Amino acid sequence: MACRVRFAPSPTGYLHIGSARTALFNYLWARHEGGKFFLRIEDTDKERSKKEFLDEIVSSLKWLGMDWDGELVFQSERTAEYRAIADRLMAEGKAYAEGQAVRFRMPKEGKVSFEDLLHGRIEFDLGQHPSLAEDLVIFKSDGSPTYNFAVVCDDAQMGITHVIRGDDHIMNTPKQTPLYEALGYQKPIFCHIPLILGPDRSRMSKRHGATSIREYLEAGFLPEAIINYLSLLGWSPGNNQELIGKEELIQKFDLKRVLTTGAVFSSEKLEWMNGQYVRKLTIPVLTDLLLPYLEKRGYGTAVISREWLERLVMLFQERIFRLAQFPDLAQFFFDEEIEYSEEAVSEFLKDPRLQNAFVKYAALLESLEVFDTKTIEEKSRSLMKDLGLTGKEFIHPSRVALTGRTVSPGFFDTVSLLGKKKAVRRLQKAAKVFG
RNA sequence: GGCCCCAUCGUCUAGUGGCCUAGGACACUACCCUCUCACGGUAGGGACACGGGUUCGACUCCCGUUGGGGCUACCA
Repeated sequence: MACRVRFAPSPTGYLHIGSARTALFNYLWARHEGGKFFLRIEDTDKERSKKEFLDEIVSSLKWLGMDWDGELVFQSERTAEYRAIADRLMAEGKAYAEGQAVRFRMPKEGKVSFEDLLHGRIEFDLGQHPSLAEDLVIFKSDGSPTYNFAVVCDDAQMGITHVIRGDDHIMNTPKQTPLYEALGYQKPIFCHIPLILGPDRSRMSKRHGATSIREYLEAGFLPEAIINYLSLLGWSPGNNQELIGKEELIQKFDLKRVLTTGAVFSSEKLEWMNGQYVRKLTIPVLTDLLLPYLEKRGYGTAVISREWLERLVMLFQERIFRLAQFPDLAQFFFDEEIEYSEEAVSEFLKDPRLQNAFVKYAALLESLEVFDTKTIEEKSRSLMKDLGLTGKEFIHPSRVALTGRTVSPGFFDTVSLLGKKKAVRRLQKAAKVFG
């Protein structure tokens, strides 16, 4: 029988990176097995559930490329079903009303155990675990079902075959298995996957930094990179391969190879991986992705032309790790006025010969009919020769004069893309200011 | 506190009794490339938590210790 799995977030917050990983393992397993992947919204907590969070979770999953099967299932719309099941339990004497609430009679002694796909048999001695032996509230006084009850009802009715969820649910499982038995439902295969940890090895949370998928989107991570990185947290294909696309992940993913140890999230490695994916993009696609970041920065009108922008993007493709870095890295191509960094000035603009060089260079660039990289390099190099300056003696100071910085893409490409007007003006200004 | 889970380089991991003087990746260091940065390339440092067993032989199996984490709601 084909497997049926589900991701069941509650809309009480944005999609957490750890939840996204849980969703991913469910998704990959379903697609690998040719089964079904469902999305169920656990919104039984009326106070904390919010529409904006629901929208956020749904759009984040779509952005990551995890398409689900069928319609969304909302627990808030299934109260009647839960009620009927609770009534049945009460009619059978397996549950009882306590005021407006309903409690399920939990077994009081012996052991509750279940088989976990990764951990093997997990056993609980009821005598040693007082909170487990307490009768479980399945309906709250406010008329809504509790989490552990709704989950069992839904998983059974949706025909879920594999419950793949975080390790933090291990202690919920012994509360749920007696319910399956009392209801006569077949138990799914449980698979508790390790949590994603912060640097201090506690469960990753806000205090460790960005945790929501939305934040990663805004920082300029690509969904492909996030999927790839997340898939390697607690799983590996076993052949040292690190860069794996979604289709290949689906093909290779094996639930049984998932590890049981928590994994510390490394934003450094994610950035590296994102850089790998940025480098694979075609220039038009990367340009399209970068555009929103430029506009957000107010550089939309500073884009000379699509062709010019694509040439610029080409220069930066190997220097970008996150899309959001682009406006900073390429700032001097967009701003009219540049600021000179102090270190750059003190390191490269001290030579008195520079004033003359800048004046000459400005005149040279001004005179060029063709302003492409090749022409600029040829003419520039012969000017250096005339001036008696080496490449380094000329290029480093000129870079500072033109960009205000010590770091830029290749110098002659930079001059070309800056354009004659900006280049000449900046050189003249530098000649004055630092002469 | 009780219960449960976990334990290979700083981090992610390979490893299912001999192939391991433990492999790869990120990060780090050095060098090469070079107009800077980045990319790329080469090299280097860096781990089987500890103690008992089992076995001809343990990173691999068992037990204990230590350490870390999770759960202990009419939240999910």
